Amino acid sequence: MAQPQIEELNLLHAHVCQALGVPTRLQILYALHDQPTRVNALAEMLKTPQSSISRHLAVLRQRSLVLAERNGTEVTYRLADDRIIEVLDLMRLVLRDALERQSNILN
Amino acid sequence: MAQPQIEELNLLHAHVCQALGVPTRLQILYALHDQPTRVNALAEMLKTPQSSISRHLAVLRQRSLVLAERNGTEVTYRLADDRIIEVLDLMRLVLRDALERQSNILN
DNA sequence: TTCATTTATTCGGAAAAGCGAATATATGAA
DNA sequence: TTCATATATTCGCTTTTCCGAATAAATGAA
Repeated sequence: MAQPQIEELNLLHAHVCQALGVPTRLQILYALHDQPTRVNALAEMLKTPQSSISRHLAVLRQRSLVLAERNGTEVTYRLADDRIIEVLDLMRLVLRDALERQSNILN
Repeated sequence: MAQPQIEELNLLHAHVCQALGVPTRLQILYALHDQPTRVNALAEMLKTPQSSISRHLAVLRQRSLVLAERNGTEVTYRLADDRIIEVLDLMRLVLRDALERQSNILN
């Protein structure tokens, strides 16, 4: 397959979005937006077992959201594309506005 | 709770993103961007059982992504916020670019 | 009330995704 | 080669999510 068909792109699209549906993975993406970070550093920052972080990173890597670079035994991850944060920020803004609208209705 | 805390907003954020991780739900959102649509019409358009569409719509409604309006026995759904499509389109563009980068590497 | 239509919910089961602990692998230093 | 460190993967297991079919609920017309 040279270019994925629309149907298939839709599947990939959902697959990528699904990767964003876990709080720890969102935290990882925001942390990597600050700066490229090693696996252990992420595990400490997020107070999460290393195996869990590593699995989440594998998911994010498979979905083209992050890139890995090895230096010796260390592996540093970075965002594959800063626009991912734009996506997340916009989604968060939309959510925030929706919540505000709801609370206005309640008052 | 008047204003959700950051921690809680993060959970909601992931919760909303998770709703985007199913192909049929993406199709629903894009269809609703074209125009507000009734449940049965969506079911026919997407060749999906009505119960399935209705469940997906309930998920999207709970996550503030769509709004429902009842007229008699019919219920018409619409996007809660057009920026949701901006989010999806930007994510799709990022994905497309990532795929292109990968195929360049392979060639 | 009864009936037809539309939508929502429940049911039962299958598939997917998550987790921490433990183990395996990879790399470089000694 | 042996050891230490960093990361990846596997192992059981639990929880969540999804599905189609069937049923229930809501609405309006007759």
